[in-house]
Amino acid sequence: VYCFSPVINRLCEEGRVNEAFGLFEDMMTKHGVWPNVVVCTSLIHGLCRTGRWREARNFLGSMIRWGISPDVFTFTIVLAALCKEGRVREALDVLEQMSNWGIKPHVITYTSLIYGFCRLGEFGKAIALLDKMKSDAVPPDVITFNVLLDALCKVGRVKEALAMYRLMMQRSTRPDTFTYNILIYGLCHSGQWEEAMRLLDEMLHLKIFPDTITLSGILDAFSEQGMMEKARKLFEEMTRRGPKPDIISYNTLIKGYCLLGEMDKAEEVFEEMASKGDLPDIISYNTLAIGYIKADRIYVAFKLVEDAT
RNA sequence: CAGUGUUGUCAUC
Repeated sequence: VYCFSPVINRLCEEGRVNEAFGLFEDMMTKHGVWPNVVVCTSLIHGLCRTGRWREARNFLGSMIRWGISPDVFTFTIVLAALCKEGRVREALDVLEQMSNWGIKPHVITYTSLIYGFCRLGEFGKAIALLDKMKSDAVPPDVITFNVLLDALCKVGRVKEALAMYRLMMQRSTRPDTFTYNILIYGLCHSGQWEEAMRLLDEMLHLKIFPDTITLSGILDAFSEQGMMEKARKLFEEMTRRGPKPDIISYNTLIKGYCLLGEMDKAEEVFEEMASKGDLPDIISYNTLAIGYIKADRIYVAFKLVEDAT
């Protein structure tokens, strides 16, 4: 099983679930190896990820019939997949099923549910769960907080996110790069630049360093607000000192120029990526093409679409 | 280190 398991898991991760099941069958019939909860859970994960919920349910039933008991991983995986789809109602059913098996949810289980509630904009329920964690002696961790911070920022409740961040610090939960990426993104996009820079200092102080995502978030805020001189400056700084811009950073810069109708500059960046290692992707083409359409240069857009294919 | 949760770009919604 220990040999088959990683391979089956890899196939599931790549979405090659049918092949994974093929190997699973071979494992049992040709090699006489009896499955365990880990292999079965990997397969269930694969099914959930590809939206094959019915089969996931059935397979869960099968494994139980084979005398293989699902564990906290099994339930959490199904629950998290449902939450990601916004199907929190069904996720709660899984939670109940889980407790029928006498399995206690752990931090990842709760965090997934909180993510689900946030996705639906049900912040009250998300916070209630956070409180329940504390009373259940399942302490929220940095990811739990990151989920809440991100959801609050994304609906424009940045002030509450900052309050939550302070709460998290009070509980001595150490923030990570994600935490700051989320908050700085939220602050910059709501025009609170000074506060954003304050947080940037704070993260450096804790020896948590900005990465490409941090700076691309800022770059995007500059781009959306038409502050292209600053965007360009930041981009050049990234090129010189790092963290290095990646394809998304390029696309972000292109977007900024397109929004201002500065198509020459946008084109320049586009050309530049081709000469560096980052080849334009479908999003680069899309962004530029739509920019041209908005600038009433539809012919150029057609040409681009042609190039892209 | 055999399996689970969070962050940046276009369009769609």
